[in-house]
Amino acid sequence: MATSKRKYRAVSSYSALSKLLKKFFYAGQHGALDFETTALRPAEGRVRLVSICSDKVSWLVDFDKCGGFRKCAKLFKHGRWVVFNSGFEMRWFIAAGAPKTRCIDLANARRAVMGGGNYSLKQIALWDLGIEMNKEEQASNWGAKKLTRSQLDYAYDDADTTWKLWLHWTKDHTPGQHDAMVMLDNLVPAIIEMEEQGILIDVKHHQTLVDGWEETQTKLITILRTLVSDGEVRNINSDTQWGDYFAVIMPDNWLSAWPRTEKAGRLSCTSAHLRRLAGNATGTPLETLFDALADYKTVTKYISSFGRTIINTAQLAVDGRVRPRVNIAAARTGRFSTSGPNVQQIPRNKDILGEPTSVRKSFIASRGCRLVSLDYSGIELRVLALLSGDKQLLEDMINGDVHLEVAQEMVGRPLDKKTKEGKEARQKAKGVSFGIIYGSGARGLASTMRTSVGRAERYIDFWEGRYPDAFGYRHKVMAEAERTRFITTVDGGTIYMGKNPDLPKCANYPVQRAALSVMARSIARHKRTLDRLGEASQPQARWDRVFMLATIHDALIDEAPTKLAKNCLHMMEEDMTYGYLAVFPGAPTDRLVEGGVGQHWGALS
DNA sequence: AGTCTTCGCGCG
DNA sequence: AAAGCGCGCGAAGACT
Repeated sequence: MATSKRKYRAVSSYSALSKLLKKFFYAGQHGALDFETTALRPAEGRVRLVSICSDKVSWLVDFDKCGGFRKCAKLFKHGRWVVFNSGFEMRWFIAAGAPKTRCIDLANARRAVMGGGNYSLKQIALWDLGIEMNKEEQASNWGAKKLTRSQLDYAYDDADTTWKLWLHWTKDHTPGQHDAMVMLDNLVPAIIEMEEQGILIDVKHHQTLVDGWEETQTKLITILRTLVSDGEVRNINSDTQWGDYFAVIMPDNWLSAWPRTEKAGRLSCTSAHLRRLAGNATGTPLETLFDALADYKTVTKYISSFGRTIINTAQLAVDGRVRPRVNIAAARTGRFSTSGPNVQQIPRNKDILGEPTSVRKSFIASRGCRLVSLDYSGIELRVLALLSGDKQLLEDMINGDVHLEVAQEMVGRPLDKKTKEGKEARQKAKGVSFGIIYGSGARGLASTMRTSVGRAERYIDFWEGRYPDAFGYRHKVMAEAERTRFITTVDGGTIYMGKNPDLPKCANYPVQRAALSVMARSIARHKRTLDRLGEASQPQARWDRVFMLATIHDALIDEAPTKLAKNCLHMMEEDMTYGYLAVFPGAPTDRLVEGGVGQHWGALS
């Protein structure tokens, strides 16, 4: 109500703010806090208001009347500030010279109980408390000389709701859930660094890639159009129209075996299936059509998702860098996501349409620097072995070769992984273990591996026989989920599984989460390492110029001055080993990480 | 004209 | 009852 009595105290001088903070937030007392700023980044604006809310206080502070936020920032050092999306507020504290201010992310308090997700405050207020938030003032003019009553009320409501949600989620936190929350909160400084740094794009190289793709695309359109007129398929990009077309021209025995889309039940037109069809039509014009269409789809995907958008984003920034958002625990399991652009989905180096293509080569180190990168090898199988206490699986991971064992079973005789046959069989066998990690049944495995259900069943039986504890782990998880609706993860957090928990998720979530846990400890540790070295850096060893750039689930990427790159790699290895041991004390660290140093992301060795 | 859903596909 | 996990993004087409 616009006419309601003010629920908060207006704080409008430095001395009042100082006195109040000393009185109520002197030794780690918690309070919810929310900024209203005139811009999204400290370089471009200022903090106008902060609303503060706890059981004892309800304040609205106008920094324009208190000498400005820069002057006031240090006053917040003794409190613990509950913030929704604390990375935002932390940036302003850092920019104002108060980087040690302690913030707790409300979203992480919730994620520690429910599992990850990327939700707005408005959304969770509605879900968890049934509160409807009005966000109309969010983008209003926070630089105005005089703020409206509606703006002030809005500013206050955010902190008020944040505090209510904080109480809601933390009043029954178990110690484990608290630990999980702290684990996620500890990622914030590293994520701020990644988002600030971004990654440099070699626009020129990327442009030549895009030019090549477009040339290929043009050729493919010509081929497709000689086979199918635009009267038959008007929009060459439309799978719907292609599906309708095939439904008309293909014989019934092809159509009956044609996979359908899930919701609408149309003929599915994935490029994988098109290539299979091409294989069934060798020597006919249909082979050319299916192959050309599959190729066209691939190259079109590259152009639309990894072509112009990357160049545009890079050119939008003055320094030619792309700055993706790095979203903590955006996935249900706690994994990161990245967006705008999503650097976690940049294609690996591989042959596309017979041409060796390296999109990652366009992601380069700054002048005088190198990219430094390590990834955990086989981290998910490894953590499954450790979670389930499966001795044989761990032994095979450390001293043996899981995939080769499975491959030999599949072929029915011993294999040498150095031969071509051995390599291929081993590659195929990886699919079995992935299937296990994903909780696949025989049918699912058969369809992804393109084999019979009977054979898939045999593979799974073999896996279960060799690694009984690892295989049986899913049933323990499932039992917990059915009993409590939650599963408990290795870091002490929980994930809500809904009223009807399903086996594939129960098999996979704890594994994916444990891998995330390991990476989370590593990231926090590595950031501390770099900060420590950066503070003590000398002119000849500029550790203050080493930055974390990105994490791709099981990989970590830094940028470092060339002279420090090798050293940085060692630091990273140490920190990643530490992260793993923090989650699995005493676990074997043999062959844990691999990677290296390079000019660009395409080649790190 | 703007928003939502579906499909497909890149990555781990 | 049956079940291969997790994301973000672009395009098409439907819906409002």
